[in-house]
Amino acid sequence: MMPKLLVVDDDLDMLSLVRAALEKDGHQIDTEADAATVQPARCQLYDLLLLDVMMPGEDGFSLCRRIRAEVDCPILFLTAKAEDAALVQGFGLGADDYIKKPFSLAELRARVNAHLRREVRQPTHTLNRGGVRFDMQAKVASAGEHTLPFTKGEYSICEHLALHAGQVFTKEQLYEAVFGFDAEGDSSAVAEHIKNIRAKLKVDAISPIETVWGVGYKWRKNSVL
Amino acid sequence: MMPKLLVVDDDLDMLSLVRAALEKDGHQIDTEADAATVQPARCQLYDLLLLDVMMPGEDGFSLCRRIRAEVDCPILFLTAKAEDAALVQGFGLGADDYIKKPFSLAELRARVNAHLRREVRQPTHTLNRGGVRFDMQAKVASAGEHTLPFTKGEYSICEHLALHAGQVFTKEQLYEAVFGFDAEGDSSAVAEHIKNIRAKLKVDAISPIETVWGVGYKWRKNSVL
DNA sequence: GCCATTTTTAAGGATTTTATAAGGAAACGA
DNA sequence: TCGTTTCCTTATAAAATCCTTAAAAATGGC
Repeated sequence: MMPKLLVVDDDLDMLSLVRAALEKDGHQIDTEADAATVQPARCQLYDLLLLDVMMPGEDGFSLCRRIRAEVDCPILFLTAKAEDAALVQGFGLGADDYIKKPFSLAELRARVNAHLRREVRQPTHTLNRGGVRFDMQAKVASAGEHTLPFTKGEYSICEHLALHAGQVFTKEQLYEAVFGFDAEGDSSAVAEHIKNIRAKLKVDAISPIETVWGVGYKWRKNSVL
Repeated sequence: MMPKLLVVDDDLDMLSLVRAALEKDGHQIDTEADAATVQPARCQLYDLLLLDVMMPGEDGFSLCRRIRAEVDCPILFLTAKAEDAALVQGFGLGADDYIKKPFSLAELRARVNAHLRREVRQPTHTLNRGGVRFDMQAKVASAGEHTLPFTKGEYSICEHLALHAGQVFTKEQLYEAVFGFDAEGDSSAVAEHIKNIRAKLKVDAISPIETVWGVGYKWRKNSVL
């Protein structure tokens, strides 16, 4: 989903400049030239606000003061006011960043994206082993940038091996650890899962699961990284 | 609870300067002069990390790269490198701020406090996720300009999933989270609600609820790069 | 090199889980 | 009370996973 941003600045040239820069990152930009017409309720629609500080009529600080209580999204100030006092005041009003003019558009984009990214960052219980990243909350494993299409059983076996990297498990132990109890023909079922796991990891040219002949399987320990 | 911060810088004078400034705000400061000795696991103890970029041995960028995947807290760079390219690179590594030296201690404090404040700020009135807007006070959800005709139960399940985007919930967990306790045939009831929710979201061509086969449901986590 | 054992691979059916649809009970407001 | 809405149950269809079976390949000991 495209993030929606609102930019408030009385300088129309600046507005179109900022709009052009941020649209490159695929954001949807609304602009407003007059702070006084900005409604707090409308601000709730946005994922991020960019406010110029010095504007005729209502200034950015005043606008921020009006809306901050009802808006949870990041608020960034764009300003030529370089004094420390103004900066501290801006942050004191609940702002999240304070970008001094003149700024490069590259910096603007980097900062905006950083704030948007943070909005979706959440405490995660993740495990990184051998190039595979396990999100134990989402029950999802990924390699590099893409998600590995593990089934539930495959994921569980994989996670269990990775969690106890270096330790060898027999097929029976694996089955019991993952599915809770001992079944009959479990060993061949586990072998099947291992096969599928390896096939899915092969796409990324990684094969962290080693076979210990006559015993079982283990996750290769610390490939340096 | 006092926020705990870690500052990594090879310049001992800078370390003590920064420490003194941040302790004024009541933060607890740990310092480290050698990036190479910083363990990712230890970083999880902190609420915020301040990294110098240019250090002998391992530099700040390298350190950030090592730990970002396992650390959820804000990471701020302190640097004399003023070029745009370095700044963009820093943010690209998942950093949250990039403070150029020389900086005033007032600015440092303001920025650090802004980041810490944001960590504890959470959606109170409205929540914007995946194109759906939740008014958590009115218990109303909307997409675009029109209101979604959710029933109370549907809204609650939907909001709970959106609030904990990325986390998988079993049907039983969802039922308990929403209706307060465990019922008998809850699982099929939840499935029915999910169906209705998806049908109502389909009008707007959005389907943020994914089923994790054999586990439950989750709200798709936005990835804003 | 040969054999017994173990692992890997492949394919198919059995099982489990989810999606969908329809109907009835319960709660709610008029 | 009536009618509406919401919620839950049940039944069936559809989908995905899991397990079994059997054959091919690999391994280790002799």
